[in-house]
Amino acid sequence: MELLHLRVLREVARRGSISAAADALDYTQPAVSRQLAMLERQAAQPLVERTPRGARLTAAGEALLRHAEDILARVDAAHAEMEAIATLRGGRVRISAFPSTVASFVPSGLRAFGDRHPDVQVKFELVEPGPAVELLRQGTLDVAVTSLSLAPGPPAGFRAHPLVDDPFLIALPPDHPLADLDEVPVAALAGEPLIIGSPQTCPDCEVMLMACEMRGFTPNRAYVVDDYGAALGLVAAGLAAAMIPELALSGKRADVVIRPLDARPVRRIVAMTLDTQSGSAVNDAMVTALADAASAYGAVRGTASFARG
Amino acid sequence: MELLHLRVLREVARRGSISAAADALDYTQPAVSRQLAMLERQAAQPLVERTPRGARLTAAGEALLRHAEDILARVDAAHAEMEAIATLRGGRVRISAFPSTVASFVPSGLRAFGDRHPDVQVKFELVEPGPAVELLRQGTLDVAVTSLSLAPGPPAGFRAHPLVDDPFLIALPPDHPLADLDEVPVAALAGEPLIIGSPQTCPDCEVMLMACEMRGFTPNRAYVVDDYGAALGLVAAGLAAAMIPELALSGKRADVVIRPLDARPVRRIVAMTLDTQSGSAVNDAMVTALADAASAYGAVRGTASFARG
DNA sequence: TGGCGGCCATGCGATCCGCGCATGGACGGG
DNA sequence: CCCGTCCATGCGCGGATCGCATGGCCGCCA
Repeated sequence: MELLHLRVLREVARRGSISAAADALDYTQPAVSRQLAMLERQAAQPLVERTPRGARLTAAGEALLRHAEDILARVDAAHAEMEAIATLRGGRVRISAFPSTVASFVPSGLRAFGDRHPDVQVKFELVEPGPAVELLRQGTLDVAVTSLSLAPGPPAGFRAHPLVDDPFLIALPPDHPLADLDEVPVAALAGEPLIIGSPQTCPDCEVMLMACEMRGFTPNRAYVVDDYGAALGLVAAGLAAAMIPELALSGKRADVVIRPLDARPVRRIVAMTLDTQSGSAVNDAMVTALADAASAYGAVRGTASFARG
Repeated sequence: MELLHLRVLREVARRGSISAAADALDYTQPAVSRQLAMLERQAAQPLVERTPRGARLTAAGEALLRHAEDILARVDAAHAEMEAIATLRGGRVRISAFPSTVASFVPSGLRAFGDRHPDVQVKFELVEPGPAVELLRQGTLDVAVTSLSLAPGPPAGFRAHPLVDDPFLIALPPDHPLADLDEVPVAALAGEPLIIGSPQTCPDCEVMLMACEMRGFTPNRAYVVDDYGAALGLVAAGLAAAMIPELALSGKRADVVIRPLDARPVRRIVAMTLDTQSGSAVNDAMVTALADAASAYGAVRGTASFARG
């Protein structure tokens, strides 16, 4: 049984003759006649009565017609939904981001996406960069805002769309000698007690370690802490200095001093998708919305940034 | 979009790879691959992610899969119903009969049909032979128990299955001179006041008139009445004699005398169907049930018939 | 009552779709 | 580093199915 058979049956029922149905379906009369014959052979019984004035459905034909109407309606619905998804008037996108991005540009990106594509259902989840990659691979996520850390590009099988390069700044106790400088040389941190988390759980920390490494010293990791809020508390207490990504400072504390580093280390924040999902309109739209939000956020912040005071 | 496309999508979703789906569907892998590609072209977006380890549905694919599952289930249901109707385990039959048959053999025929085919829905309507033919033609009825009267066969476009030849008997007032005979010659009715309805509304009356005609006389139609109950009342009152079909006597009155006629005029009672509906299993089954009931009824009645009582 | 027109079924030839086979490329595992 | 698995694509062919033409049937109308 094929959809054409059902369309033929429906049209014969509506028009009351095989010829008229053929006309409506843009087939010739013999073609429709044979389609009907085929359908009847499969049904093992007559479905339409042929009369010299036209055609009429039998009881079995009426029974099949009820199914046909529903099936064809559902097929139309499927077509409509496919078009809706393709044109971003429907569908769903599952996205994750990690805390500092959610505290900064991601919400306005989600907001913009929702405004542009109100019919697309957005599912958001707060996920750290590490687990996010695995969830993408599993297919549990469609788009993940992650940090590439030291990697020059995305892992194999993934695609990374750059959103923003987030610079690491140095957070100092207010009375720290280096706090008087407008810009702190990384080399000046040699020997200083620093707060740097474990590279295993905190990709950002690899960047910090590498920044010191490139200046020729191994940092004095007095505190192994990979939460920036906690790190700022330690800094405020005068116990150590900490490299903090700028986005992680969105809720700044007044009791620490923030200075740029001369080496301008950054973590590259990207929207990551599965390479195998390229071509998904909704993913592209979400990435675009995030990129717009990130650049808008960077522009605003760029003008106000690093102002002493 | 064709059903095969949906089957392919479903199987890919279930098996997790195009190759496995092809295997399950008894196609080659390239065939399924191309079916998918075609479906995706029509959907204007990717529906499955290809990975080196297999295949997985995209969001759009999942959306289409929901439709596909329902559509395919409905197609299966349609197949099942077609088979049920073809094998008389479902479906519907609309049947009519006229009063004297409903007072005699038709009920046991309906009962037998219901016992044999309990899943077939029976719709019964009491309809006189004249209108029944029109209802058949309209398609409002599937089977009609009618009388052929004088016609040797069914009207063009119809098929008539003989059920029983119902003989006309003569009903006489008890004190009528002809009541003494075991068998009444039609010729003896010449001049006698007779009850004969209008041939326009009562096909049976044509038979009565023709019976007289063939004996060379025009009957004395003292009463134009085409209801057999009313006619028997007139007979009982001694006003006239009446030819009554045997089946119309099922509730006999004690105050009239019934005798056979020498010419043995009959009305041929048939189950009529549309010629264009030959091949309908349920119609055939109903006709068979009626024929069985009629012959059983005839056999029983045949032994008791004509007994002077 | 006989021609006529509408409706449907069927034979025939051609076309195009779609399958199978064979091949190539990509990725992961041993 | 090779091999196994998985998917995409080029090619050739077989068969499904369409259009055209024809024939039969019935009803209408002159």
